[in-house]
Amino acid sequence: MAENPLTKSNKQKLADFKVGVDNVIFSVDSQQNRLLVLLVKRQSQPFQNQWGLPGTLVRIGESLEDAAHRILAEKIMVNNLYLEQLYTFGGPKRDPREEIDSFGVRYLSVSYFALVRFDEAELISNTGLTCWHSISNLTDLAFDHHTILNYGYQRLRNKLEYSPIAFDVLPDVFTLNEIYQLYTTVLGENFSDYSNFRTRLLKLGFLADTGVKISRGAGRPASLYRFDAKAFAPLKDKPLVFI
Amino acid sequence: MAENPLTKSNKQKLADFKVGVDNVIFSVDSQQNRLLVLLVKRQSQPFQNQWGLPGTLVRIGESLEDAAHRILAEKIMVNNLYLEQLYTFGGPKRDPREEIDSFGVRYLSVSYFALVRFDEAELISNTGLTCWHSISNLTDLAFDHHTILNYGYQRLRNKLEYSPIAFDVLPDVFTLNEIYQLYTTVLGENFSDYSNFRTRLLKLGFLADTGVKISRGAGRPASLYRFDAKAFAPLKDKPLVFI
DNA sequence: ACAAAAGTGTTTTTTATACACCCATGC
DNA sequence: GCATGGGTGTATAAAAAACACTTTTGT
Repeated sequence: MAENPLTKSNKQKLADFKVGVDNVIFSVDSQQNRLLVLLVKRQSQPFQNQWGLPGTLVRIGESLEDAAHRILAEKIMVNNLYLEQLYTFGGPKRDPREEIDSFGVRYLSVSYFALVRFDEAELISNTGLTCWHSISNLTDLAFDHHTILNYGYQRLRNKLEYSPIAFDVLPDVFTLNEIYQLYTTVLGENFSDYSNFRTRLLKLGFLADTGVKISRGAGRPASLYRFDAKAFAPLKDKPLVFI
Repeated sequence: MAENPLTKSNKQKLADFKVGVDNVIFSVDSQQNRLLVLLVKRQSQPFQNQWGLPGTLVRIGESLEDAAHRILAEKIMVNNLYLEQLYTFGGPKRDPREEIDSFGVRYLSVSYFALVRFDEAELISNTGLTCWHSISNLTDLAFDHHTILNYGYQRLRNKLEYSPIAFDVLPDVFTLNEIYQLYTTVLGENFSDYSNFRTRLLKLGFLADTGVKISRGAGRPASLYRFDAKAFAPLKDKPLVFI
């Protein structure tokens, strides 16, 4: 931003922008082993009645991340989540409104990626206009939202492999199988052998066995583990591999 | 972007933005083993006379990436480079102009990260207002540019480890030692043993020995290698490790 | 001959992968 | 007792890390 727009030295006209924030909100339904993304049905033009990512335009005095949290809060109630910025999509013509009714205003989308705990996330509206969609079964989306969603899906898979975001979204205590299920649902069936996954994870040393056992129907009861933030701290900036 | 700003249904006022693009442009001076970043001395308020990242405001009809390329083209002439989007910094108050003279306009910065070939990059202005600074010896920067720069530095290191961006910035033919020097300059002296680095790199199979030898003063002449794009293609989406 | 830079090989340790097998519970 | 899910161990292969050594040049 070397140039000051108020000195009229530059001949080219600057674009005026409205900035939107679009969220790719993922959740994992462990019961049905489905990876879900939250979509809303658009009520107005353009792309009326098509599904799209939940988004909003940034208000005066509001930071991008605040806007991302606001969207989330408007759609679902959730206590535990992971949120980070994804990418900024900003070419001209990505929003048809730029041409028809906008007096030259450009729409830029800063996308955010979120992972929320499924069994805790309660949809605020029950009109069916906001709901979870399985990632494996998607319709066409409004705008360039399919591109954004794919970008987010890619990021989700990378994050799972290299950082402990899963624990932001698991209950306080959980079995090792629950983690494994989560990983399998996101990364696919053959991402790793359960026994090796288990060994690798425990060797990292930040999962504490609570000693409590839990029985799910038949079979040997599983140990409940807890994520030990203190033990994890020294690993924070080290490269982790959960593969 | 679920809401249409033209329907006045939402009570909260939307912010108007100018969008800036700021570039973190890195280069490696192999002669002196220095990692360099391109900075410009600001000629106007705010932060007059302080160094900052080269940036510009996005013009009508211009994409973000176009703007990033335009900055680059205004500062240096270069044929080979790697460029990608870095992050979007957009909190209110990150630019003091928002308060004093801007009629409520917000400034948002979409930052880009670039790596250019040093011996080919020619500075366009020779006024001393645009120049390379060693990363190990930096002054205070304007705005939040230090944050952006650090973010870019981190990304550079990650990219070097996991993707072949070095080859976008090396000459057509190069010795293995030249690659090693580049890696050492960016990642630090102890990132890896030369012999192991060499073995790993060759095993990946996309470096073709041209058979031509080059002699640099004393010592055994080195083989010149060429990056083989065809051989690399199948590895494009696989995880690589150059460590 | 010898220093300097390039390049090869070897040894040790660690990690990944693929399984086989034992354990505790419900029915 | 046996099916079911939980949990441990082992054998093999591959990769990372450390470092010794050879080759080819300039002086």
